[in-house]
Amino acid sequence: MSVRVRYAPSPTGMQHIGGIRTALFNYFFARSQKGSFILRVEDTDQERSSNEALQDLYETLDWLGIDCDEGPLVGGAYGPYTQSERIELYKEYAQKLIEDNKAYRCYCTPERLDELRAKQVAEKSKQHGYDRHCRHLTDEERQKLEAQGLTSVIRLKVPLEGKTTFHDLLMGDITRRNSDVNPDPVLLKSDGFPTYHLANVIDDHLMNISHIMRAQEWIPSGPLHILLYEAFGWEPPLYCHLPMVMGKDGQKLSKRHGATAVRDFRAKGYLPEALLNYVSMVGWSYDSEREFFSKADLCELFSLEKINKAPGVFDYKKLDWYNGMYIRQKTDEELTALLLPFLVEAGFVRQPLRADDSHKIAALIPLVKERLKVLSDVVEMSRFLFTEIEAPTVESLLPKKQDAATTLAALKKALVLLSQLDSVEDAKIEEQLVAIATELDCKVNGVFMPIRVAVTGSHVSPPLFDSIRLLGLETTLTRLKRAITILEDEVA
RNA sequence: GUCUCCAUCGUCUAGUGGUUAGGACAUCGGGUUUUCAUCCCGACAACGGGGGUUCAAUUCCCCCUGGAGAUGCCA
Repeated sequence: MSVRVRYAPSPTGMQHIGGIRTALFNYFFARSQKGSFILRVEDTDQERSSNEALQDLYETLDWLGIDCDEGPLVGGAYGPYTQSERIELYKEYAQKLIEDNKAYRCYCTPERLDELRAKQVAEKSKQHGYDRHCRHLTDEERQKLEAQGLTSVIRLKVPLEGKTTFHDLLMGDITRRNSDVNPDPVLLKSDGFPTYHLANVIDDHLMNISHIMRAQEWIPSGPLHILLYEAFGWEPPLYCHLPMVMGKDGQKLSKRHGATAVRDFRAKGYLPEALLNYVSMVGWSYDSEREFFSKADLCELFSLEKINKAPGVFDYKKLDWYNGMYIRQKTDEELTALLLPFLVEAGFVRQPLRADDSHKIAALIPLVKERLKVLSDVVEMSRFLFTEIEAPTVESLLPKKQDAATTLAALKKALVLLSQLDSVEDAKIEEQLVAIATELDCKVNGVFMPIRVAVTGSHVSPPLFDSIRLLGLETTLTRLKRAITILEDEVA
């Protein structure tokens, strides 16, 4: 049997971690089995579907490098791949179900259903869900309602007795009493659009899908879908319910846990290979040692057997670690290209680059490479190079356990020293600055730190001499003088 | 409430009917270093509880507990 799997998101929001994890597992499974990966857009919710979400879907898959064998953009033999373009199909199949006495029209208003639900909750009723009111309508009653021009939906006749079992590749057999399955779920909505259950089952069948890999939150509707396949007289595909991705509190990952939209990770400067690698490790592992996998590796090595059953917590810190590792693997040229948009956006440089900016950036890259967790970190890390910095405070200029007078002396000596230089390229700078510490009988850091703060505005910066070289002698001296003035005021 | 699923360090996980239960992230120490980071070394840290089965259970079975998900004219 040839493997055909699909990722079938509904474009009702930005693509998020949970979604792409499902997409990735489907994609890797397809590739590892030499099967097909299909994208199907389930835009059956008229109110919530949006074009923005659809564009985000395409951009995200593209960014991650997930290529579809069939889908709305690339076409294929089983199209169309957008459900809103297939509604006539669903109507026909729903109608057929009515003719076969597997489904029925329901004229209940949303208001009545709301009341029903409220009542059930208030009375703590054992019964839940639809009361199957219209299932028992006589033909006369039905004709009467039709004559009134009432809108209707089509509901599935879920068997009242018996049980339904489906097999999950990971979980094994899952059985539910039919009396516990949603009582007669809506298949076709009053707006003529199908619900997820109907469209999903029809399309998976028609598109010849072999394996359904989706998140575990769908397990409860498994039996319902089996019932639908049975109603149509179709053979259901194989199921594999994937463990869910949770937030730190153990609940389904959502916005309140922080960024979950892929585009947000992208904007912050996460690399696609890092996100792809990390997300793939939540719920799947290869062995006890290996943790770095490229997309190509996963396309080759992925296997269903290695999927974990238990849900996994999404660890932002571990993602950061992966991202840092991948950043450090970049060549300077690659990293420059990656970082440039962030520098432009921060207003530090303008494109096309001037020659001096170009040189500056080229020299900057090696300095920040080992310090970046996300690409956007480069902005704060290099701000002192591109913009005027705030005047340092006295406290920030003083190293621990060093008084203002000593610090001032150190800065003054440093200023003299640097002023005498012809070029910041002079290799003797370091040696001579260390000598100042000896002269003043203080720690090396007692000299370096005030200079660092004066020049970069921060206790944390790229290496001092490299920073000075990048900044240029003139600006360095100006900033040193300013710091000296500040300290002089303090001492006086 | 009901139904279903799940259960190894804080987190992601490896693993086995007999192991000093392994790795990674995080955390904490130490080393390298002008700061930070990188890099290196080290430490801390887990089989939820109770019954079985067995010579032997973290591993197999049952119960409990805990967690999650589903209970929509959303997917």
